[in-house]
Amino acid sequence: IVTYTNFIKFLGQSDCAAEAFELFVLMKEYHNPDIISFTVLLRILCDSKMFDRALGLFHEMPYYHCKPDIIFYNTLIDKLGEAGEVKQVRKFCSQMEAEGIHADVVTYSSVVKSLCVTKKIDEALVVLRFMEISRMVQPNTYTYNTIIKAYLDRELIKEALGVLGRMKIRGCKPDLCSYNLFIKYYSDVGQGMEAYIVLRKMVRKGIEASEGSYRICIYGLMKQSKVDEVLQLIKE
RNA sequence: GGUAUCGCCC
Repeated sequence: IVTYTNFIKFLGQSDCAAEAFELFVLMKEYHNPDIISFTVLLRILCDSKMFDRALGLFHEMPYYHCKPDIIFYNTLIDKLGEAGEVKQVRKFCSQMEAEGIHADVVTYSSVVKSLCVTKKIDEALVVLRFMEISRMVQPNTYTYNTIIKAYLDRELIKEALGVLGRMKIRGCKPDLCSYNLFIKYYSDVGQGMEAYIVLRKMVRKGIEASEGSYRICIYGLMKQSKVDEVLQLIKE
């Protein structure tokens, strides 16, 4: 079953959702699927926007004595959220709680993201506040990065910097993604030197810049003909 | 062997 599951996952990652589904069907002739293989399939179906089939898994799983667990729900909630199905997100959050499965920081981070992608940052902030005062679902760097990205996508740099400060105060360290978000923002809006400064700060703080950090920063600097800095980054 | 943030791909 592990081998089948790995292969199904591989097909999904190779944009072969139909083949992945076929292999799942074939596997069922020899092995009873388990919760992990159901989750892998769930993700593939959702990524292919086949939400009706994905939800159909709820009816098939009991036949194999499988019950949805926290990872299954989190996967579903995240994909529904990315698709902007906020109402469905709420529904399954309630459903999992009703089954005694408590939403964790991953669940809440996906909820925050769903509100951000549907342009409800104010509501996302309400959820973030709830997380901050909670004991069980303290926001982490992922959660804050999600909000920062939402602000930067709308070119609200002041607000994004506010969230950055807030996460630092709360003991969440900005990571590679946090810095890349700001590097991309400054590069996109034509402030290549600011991007460069962020990259420098990241390195100084001991976070290794990724190939992407350099590429985006170089792009921003080139737009402004900052040749010396570009050459310096290429050399590095 | 399964879940959330940038980039990458599209």
